[in-house]
Amino acid sequence: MKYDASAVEARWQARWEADGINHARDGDPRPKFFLLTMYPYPSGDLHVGHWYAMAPSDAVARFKRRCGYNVMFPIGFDAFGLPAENAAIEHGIHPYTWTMENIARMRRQLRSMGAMWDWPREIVTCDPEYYTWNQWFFLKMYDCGLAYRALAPVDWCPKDNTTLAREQVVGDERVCERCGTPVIKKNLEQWFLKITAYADELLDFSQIEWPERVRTLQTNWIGRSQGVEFEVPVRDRPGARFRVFTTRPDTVYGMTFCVLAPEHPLVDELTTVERRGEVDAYKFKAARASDIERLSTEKERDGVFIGAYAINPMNQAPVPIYIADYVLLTYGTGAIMGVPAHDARDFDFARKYALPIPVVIAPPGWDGAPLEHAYLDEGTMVNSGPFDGLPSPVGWQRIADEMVRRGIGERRVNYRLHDWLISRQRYWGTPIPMIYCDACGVVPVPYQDLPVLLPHDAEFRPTGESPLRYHEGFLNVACPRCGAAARRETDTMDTFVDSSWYQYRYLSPRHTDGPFDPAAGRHWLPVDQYTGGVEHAVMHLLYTRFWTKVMRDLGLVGFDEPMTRLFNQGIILGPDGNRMSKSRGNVVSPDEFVRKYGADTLRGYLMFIGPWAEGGPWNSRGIEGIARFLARVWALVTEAAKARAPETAASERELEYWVHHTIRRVTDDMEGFRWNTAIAALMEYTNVLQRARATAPAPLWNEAVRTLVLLLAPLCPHVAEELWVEHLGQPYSVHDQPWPQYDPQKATAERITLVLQVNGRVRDRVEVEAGITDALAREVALANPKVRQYLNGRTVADVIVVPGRLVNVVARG
RNA sequence: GCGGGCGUAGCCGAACUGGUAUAGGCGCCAGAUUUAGGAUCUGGUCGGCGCAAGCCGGUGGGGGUUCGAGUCCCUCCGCCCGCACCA
Repeated sequence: MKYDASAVEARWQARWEADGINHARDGDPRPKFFLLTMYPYPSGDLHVGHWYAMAPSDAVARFKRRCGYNVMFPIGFDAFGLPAENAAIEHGIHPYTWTMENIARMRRQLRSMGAMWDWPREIVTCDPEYYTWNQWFFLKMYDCGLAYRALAPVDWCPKDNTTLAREQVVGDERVCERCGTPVIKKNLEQWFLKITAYADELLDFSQIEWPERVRTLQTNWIGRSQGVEFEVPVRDRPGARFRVFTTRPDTVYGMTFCVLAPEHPLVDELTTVERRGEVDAYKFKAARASDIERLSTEKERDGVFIGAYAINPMNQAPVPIYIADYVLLTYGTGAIMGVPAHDARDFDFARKYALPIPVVIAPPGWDGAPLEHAYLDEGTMVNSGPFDGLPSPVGWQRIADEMVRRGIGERRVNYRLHDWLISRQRYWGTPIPMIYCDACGVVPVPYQDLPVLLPHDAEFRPTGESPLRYHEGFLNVACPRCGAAARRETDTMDTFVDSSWYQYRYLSPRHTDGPFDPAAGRHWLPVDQYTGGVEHAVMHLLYTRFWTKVMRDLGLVGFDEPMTRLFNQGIILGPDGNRMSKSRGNVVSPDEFVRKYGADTLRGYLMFIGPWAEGGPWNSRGIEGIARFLARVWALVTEAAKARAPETAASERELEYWVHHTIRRVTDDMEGFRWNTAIAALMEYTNVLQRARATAPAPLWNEAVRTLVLLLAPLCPHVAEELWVEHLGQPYSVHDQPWPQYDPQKATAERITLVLQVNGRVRDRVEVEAGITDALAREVALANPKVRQYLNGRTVADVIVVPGRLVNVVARG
């Protein structure tokens, strides 16, 4: 009988669903395991990349359940976002309709994988049931000052008359993705979440086991730097001063110029009449240049002298003030001290404008010659007045102390991280629950008035402007404070708000008294294992850590980190080696492979092609190998249920070894998510069973076959269930059977191959008892004819015995 | 430019803390079965020389440490991924 994947898979999927065997119950006495996989965006169609992310995590879920855990493995949809709105604008489909139709299609595709998802816990973030709590969290943050409104530069498309999300600004030329117009920066009132309040805590990864790579990315993104901020007075302008930030106060005596960002508020005031023309021209140029151009290293650093001089507060030396676009208004104070000898950028700048480059930190063995490059390391302080002779790290502290003592500066920590701008001038998102009243100002929507529903009857303009801005029914509202006519905020929230806390909603998706049921929270939280792509390292994965810390401070949870362990799987590229995308036409759908080979084969193949963390280009050539493997397993088991060959005890010990050895390998591999080698081990085992079939005694044979099915079940759940229940006559369900345990004694081979080397080169291999003593191994080696031949009468200088592996005879002469 | 990762048969990839390089699969070759093809099964498959036993070479290149290096160190080459004037 041949294995009919599509019939078998559909049958078991229906039965599992009907029995609810994948629904995790809160009161279960087993230890809990909360496994979370990044939820998909409902773009319309599942591709094999989704399967690559999800099928192995389903194997984790199944393996953990077999190991005795009460596993929760939820699924949902990240349903707000731009593509839905673009579909509305381009094709006249309402974003809600577009999204829900896509979700319906993707649910069917996801179900065909046969994963043990807990569907009753499904969440859809565009449902008011979900986004109400986005608004609730926002108000909570507003109450404690973590949500605030401020003027901020945003990317603005002048043609479409709207702001753009970061993703909508494309190419090096930074153009609008819809109309190709170059975007400009525009200052707008925007809502921010104060993630910087948690910057230092977010740098602490001591409570989580996350990949080094993600920790590094987050650390760099946060970009903490420690230094001194101090005042620099302007010469001949009593009272005029600006502040600079430096991480190298020890180099302050080497300052030979200062640079302000072109947009610095003091520039106009300080620029002298004769320099004004050139300064204005430079400012104009800088304002037009995109960030990319501005920050490009290709471009030569340039700037303009503004005619004024600053006074070095430490030695009263006057230095010229420049503006240059390598100084950013958005970092530090928007002004720097130029120390060319000890900063590479300042060095280039000084070279270009023939400014002096005095050395103040002497490199070891420095002969007093001018520097060829900026010297950035530590050294001995010179030309630094009273600080001469000090090692620079000591001088660092002394100068900082001196600035503090004189009241002109203080120690400061700066971050590259900015507060999280969540305002989107978009329809398809969570409305920000704020009201603007002429009398009362900014007034939050009262909690009892939540949710602020997104109106369905929206008119989508080709310009891309948010329909909310023209929706009178939405806009007009009575001020909750004074009752006067007021207007709603029309901006919606960044969709990363949704994903910052979705894991909590899975606990109790219909809960109405809060974002989640605290009792369920005490049972399930935090997430034990999270899996997903590394592309979310600095956005989602940082935001969700921030959100959890806020929730902790609000008293909602009693821990600091949302997910204890994180695994980043690789990505499956299109057959052409590029990222799959509809526009490239290289999207590979799982459906045709499911139809042709079955879900188990596709799952197995995706797990077999290589390490899960690697990903790689899709190639369907090898899928036949997995199909053949499953067919062999099928034949092995279904035929084993029939008549057996007469018993012989010849290979009993060896078969027993293979049973236990394979349990050990597969168990270890599954714990480490090494699916490819787990499957390789099962293939080897299957090959061994095929050879042993004729001679194995029935009880051992049956154990061996049951073990094969039990080990295969987390990877290929349907075929394993079919074999277990229908052909081995075992109790439903294989997915509730305890994970097989190995006996370490039996998992050890009786005989081993001992490798004999002479001077590190393999000269012979001999079969010996596994427990051979070092002394005996040594004797065997020295007596071996091959070894003697290669010794060729030379003196044996040393014999190295690696127990259970090899003997290396070291000869001299 | 800085930081990180990687480089193993024709292809995807194994190789624990240095200890038989190439497990498992794809592909290919041969054989069995078959009217044939397909499917299935069995065997082979890193390169060179050899009838063979075997010998020699071999993990991007070069050098080093070691009894022994895919693994450790130095250096160069190539690919990928971050960050990109953060003062």
